[in-house]
Amino acid sequence: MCGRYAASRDPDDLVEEFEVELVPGQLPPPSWNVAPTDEVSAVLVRRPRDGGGPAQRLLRPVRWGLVPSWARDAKGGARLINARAETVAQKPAFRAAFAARRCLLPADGYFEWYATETGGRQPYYISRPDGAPLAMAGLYELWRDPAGGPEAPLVWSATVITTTATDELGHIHDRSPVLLERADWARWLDPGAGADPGLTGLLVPPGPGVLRAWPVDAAVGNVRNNRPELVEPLVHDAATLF
DNA sequence: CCAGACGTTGTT
DNA sequence: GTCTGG
DNA sequence: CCAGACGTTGTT
DNA sequence: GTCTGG
Repeated sequence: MCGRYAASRDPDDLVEEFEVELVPGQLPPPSWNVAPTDEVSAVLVRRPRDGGGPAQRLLRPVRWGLVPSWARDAKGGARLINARAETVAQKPAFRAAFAARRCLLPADGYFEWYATETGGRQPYYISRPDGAPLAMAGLYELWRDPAGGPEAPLVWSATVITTTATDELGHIHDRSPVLLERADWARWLDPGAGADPGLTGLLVPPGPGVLRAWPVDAAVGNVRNNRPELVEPLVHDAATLF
């Protein structure tokens, strides 16, 4: 689950909503069809590069698809777009990031493809009825191309943590992203919380009523399509609306 | 010891 | 069928 | 996640 | 980097 999402909010709105500072440089442009390997905005907490000073909550671009620090090249990361909540603390590809580099990935909503009885696939858009952005639980990693030498630039990348889907969403798909409520953000993002055994307790399915879903134009399947209409309801038959 | 993997998803 | 690119 | 490619040779 | 398989 969660192989495509929408993230169209202005950086200014995200700064306010997530109480972050912007890192210098460009954030990705608004997108209604974020695909693996795209640059996305991430919320994370870092200490300033040169020692002293308090940790800061930042908004910065990362590549979607986590590249482990030991990877020989960045290509394999294209498939590490999700990490299972059930095993994320143990898996070699994720556990270092889970212990020390947790983040939030802001989204307007995300897409799921529902497997129909006739073998077709109908995309659904899933978002909050209250209009608030989703704060998807994620991990980030820093990678330097070993072929580029010690001066090669760092590549920042991230993955979305998934869990089981419940209730109405389970009809569409059996996995969903882990969403964190505002009250849990600071605890999740605190780099020093890595040893907190209660952290995994945050990785639970969205509660009933938190999300709603509706069918959308199949055009979202092609990553070259990108427009606000991709998230709008496709209402040919109200009975197909979950 | 070295070599090689290290992940998720959906579908059967 | 399976891998790569987006 | 889906869409689209999936190959070699020789020549410019 | 670290674990597993041989």
